[in-house]
Amino acid sequence: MVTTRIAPSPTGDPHVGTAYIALFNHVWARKNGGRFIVRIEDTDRARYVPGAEERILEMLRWLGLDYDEGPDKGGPHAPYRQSERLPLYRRHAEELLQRGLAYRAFETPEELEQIRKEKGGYDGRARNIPPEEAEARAAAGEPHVIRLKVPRPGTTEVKDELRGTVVYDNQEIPDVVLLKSDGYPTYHLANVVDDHLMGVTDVIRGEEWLVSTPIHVLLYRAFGWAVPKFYHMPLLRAPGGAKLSKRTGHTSVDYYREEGILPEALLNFLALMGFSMPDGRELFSLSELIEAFSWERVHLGGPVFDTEKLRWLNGKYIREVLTLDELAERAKPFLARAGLDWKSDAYLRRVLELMRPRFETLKEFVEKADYFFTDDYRFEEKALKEIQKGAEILKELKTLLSSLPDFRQETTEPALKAFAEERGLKLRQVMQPLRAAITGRLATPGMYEMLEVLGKDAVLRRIERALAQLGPG
RNA sequence: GGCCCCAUCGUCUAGCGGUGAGGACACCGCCCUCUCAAGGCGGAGGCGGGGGUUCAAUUCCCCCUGGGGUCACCA
Repeated sequence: MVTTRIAPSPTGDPHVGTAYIALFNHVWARKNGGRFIVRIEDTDRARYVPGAEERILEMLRWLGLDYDEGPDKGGPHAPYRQSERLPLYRRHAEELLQRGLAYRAFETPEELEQIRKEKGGYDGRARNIPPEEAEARAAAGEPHVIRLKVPRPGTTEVKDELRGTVVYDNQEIPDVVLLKSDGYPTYHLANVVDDHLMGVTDVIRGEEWLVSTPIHVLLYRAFGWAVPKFYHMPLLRAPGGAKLSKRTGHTSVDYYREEGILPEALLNFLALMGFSMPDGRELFSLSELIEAFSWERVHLGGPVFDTEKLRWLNGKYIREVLTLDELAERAKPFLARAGLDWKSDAYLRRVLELMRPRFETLKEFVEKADYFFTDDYRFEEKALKEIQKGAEILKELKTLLSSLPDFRQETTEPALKAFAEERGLKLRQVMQPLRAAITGRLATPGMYEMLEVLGKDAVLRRIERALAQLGPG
């Protein structure tokens, strides 16, 4: 059975790169009717950030990337948090030690720094310590690490399913640390041990891991385990071209969520980073992606994470994919957070219907449509000028509008047009002051629709308030 | 710098020897129009360079260049 996993570290905000890799792992597992596992790699006590794990899991829930096994769900290979599996790694490291495939090294960080300076990297000098001596020093409590004894000379072949086979000269592979002096495993050891024990068959991860894959291959071989398939996805780039990072742009999924990006849109956009549909379609759901997915359609060039297109896609979901009902539900938390209230769900849906083509994120909706939810909206500078210019017209409009039997479009449209014509005014000369008065701004949905939605009372009140903005005189 | 990966419009990409190099975002113009959008139509814009292979290269091979990754007791 195809088994994939993501192995995020709880070291900070939930990263879009994690979401990106999670997406392809999820897709591949689902496509093959396999399993998708979430494993937390919290083996770096120095970089550990409390709460980060929960935020990563919440991100996955939000995105709808469901997994079969994980720290919060359990599963046949529990625990799914590496800090809770320490004895396992120690046992495996010791096994390699006993079989002469690893060795204890006692250099201090300072000594290592010195060796690095002189030799360009660790030179494997602790290989020369006689095993008995090493065991004695270890038994005496001397701090040390366990390192992999990379076979030298030799070569190691690594097969990446997307790029083919690469042969590494073992000279290029360092005797990496497997077990740190604090008893925690390094990524290399923990990752290989867990992937094997958890039955992971397909390792889909970022390209940053490509060059350390020979280490992993060597480990699988040392343990006598089957080597999984490796797929290294291109790294998401920042607009400058460098790997996406906190310095170069927004990397937190929470940021996009708070901006009002929809999870479907983010997922769709992430899929477009490297993958393309056979028919060129750019708007598609997760299940459509699973249906059509194929590694042959994955492009290896590092894609730039371009927020412009993400926003466009989000707008596309807002106006073409979500129902008004769904959209309303998504918008509510954003309105609430802004302290805005809505009369009724029906009213909110109607406003959303009018505003839909005019915003690309939910945050933008709240910013641009505040006047639908409060009479206490602000007046933009330009709107104020328009009101001033059209003060006389507004006064007359107030009379006209208050005389109308209702505010249905069939009523207001002919009335306003006739009004403009009688006075020899362009329609916009009438509309702009009115628009400015009842919304505080110059860019809004169509007038007739707005009048109907806002209603006669509110509109008349608003005209009154707008004129009052001009002050006496 | 060593090693590794990658390379089509500004950006995301299609292409898998013979195409007027296609689409999308962004940009520009026009249409629609009460404003702003959305939408429709049109435009501008690309195969990094040099060698091969071939009747024929964007496409296959090599070199260069460029970009990225990696060289920790971080993942």
